[in-house]
Amino acid sequence: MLSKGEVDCSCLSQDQTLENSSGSQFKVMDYSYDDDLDELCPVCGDKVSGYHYGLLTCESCKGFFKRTVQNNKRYTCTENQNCKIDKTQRKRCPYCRFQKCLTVGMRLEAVRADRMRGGRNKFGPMYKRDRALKQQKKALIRANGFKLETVPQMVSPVQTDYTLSSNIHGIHSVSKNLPPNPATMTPVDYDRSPYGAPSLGMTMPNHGALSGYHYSSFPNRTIKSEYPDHYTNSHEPIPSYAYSDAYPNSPPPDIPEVILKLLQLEPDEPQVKARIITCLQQEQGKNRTEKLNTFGLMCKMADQTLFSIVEWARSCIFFKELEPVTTTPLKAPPLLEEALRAAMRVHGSHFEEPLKEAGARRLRSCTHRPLLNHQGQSTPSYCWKPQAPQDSPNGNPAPNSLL
DNA sequence: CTAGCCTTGATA
DNA sequence: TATCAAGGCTAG
Repeated sequence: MLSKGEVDCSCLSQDQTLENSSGSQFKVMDYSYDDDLDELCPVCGDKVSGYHYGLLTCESCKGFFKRTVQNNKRYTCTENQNCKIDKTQRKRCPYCRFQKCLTVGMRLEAVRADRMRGGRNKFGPMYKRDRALKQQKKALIRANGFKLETVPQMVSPVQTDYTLSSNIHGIHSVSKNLPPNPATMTPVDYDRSPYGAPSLGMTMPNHGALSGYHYSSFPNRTIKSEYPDHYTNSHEPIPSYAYSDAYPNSPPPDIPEVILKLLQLEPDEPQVKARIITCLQQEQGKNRTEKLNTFGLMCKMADQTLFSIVEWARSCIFFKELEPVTTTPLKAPPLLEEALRAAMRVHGSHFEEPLKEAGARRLRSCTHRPLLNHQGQSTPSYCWKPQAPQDSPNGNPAPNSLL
């Protein structure tokens, strides 16, 4: 067991030496649990007290989330369901506060229905990996001169950089004029899905906190929501975690086919990643004076950390599928193009076809609408139409597909 | 109702 | 056995 100050690198790749843009090598920085406390709560910006219900949050938001879920509370917003939530105003609108809790990735299923105290839940490994990701991320920031301030702040004024996944979302949303965080874009439909957490299923790729671990970290586990009926309005297991145990012999109805195919095609995820990243690094090596772009950073992190190939594939899909519908074509970064080519070399048409299918499916649900950028100008962007829930054969509403 | 502190107990 | 993320308690 690690004590404070120690660094657990057992879940990282072996080579922890990184290289900065000038070619010099350095070791990744230490990351201790104490570093958690340097971060700010993604809900209100207060100081975090540790991992609570899926991610690093402050003590007050932890308690608020617990009370809300345990006591089955229903709030209403007297404004427009987009109240600013920060440390000083978090008490004003519990509705928006809880929405933000869900948006940033707090997990309903981490609240125990039986109220059992103590012990650890199945999120432990995720917390561990999240720490490792943060460690790697900090190292990369050092290596590439990629300052946090350069991360666009459109998604949320307080959410800067909490997880790799959320960062990816920021990349999507801003650098490519893609849809912003759906929860900031469209209020969750309280009637149809009272506390419809994005992380529990939505029409966008799952970029909720720790979402990259859904499959890679829990290949044989099921984490069911302790409060499935009220909060998910469904008797289905929580989509993100229900695969292996709930559906031992057949794919679940709510997991994107492309993801399942990826998983079936290549059980040795690290090997696939290694091959893809080798390709990326070769390209990067051709032009060492060029700093890694955001996607390049992401890919490099995929190599250096346990970044899921599934999450990576989702991101590829997300980038790729938007190109045909943009008025000004979104030229995929060269590294992405290379990544896609590498992925196709690894997976052949097995990779390409599901990718296209998924992209086509998502395109059909894509609608065009203007969005304001941070200067208040109207910029072309795209958002996903909310998909009408399709009832599953057992009569229960099916959770939204990730794709 | 909030939020800070305390207690608990599975995990590594 | 230490850790830390759960739930509990309670002053404000």
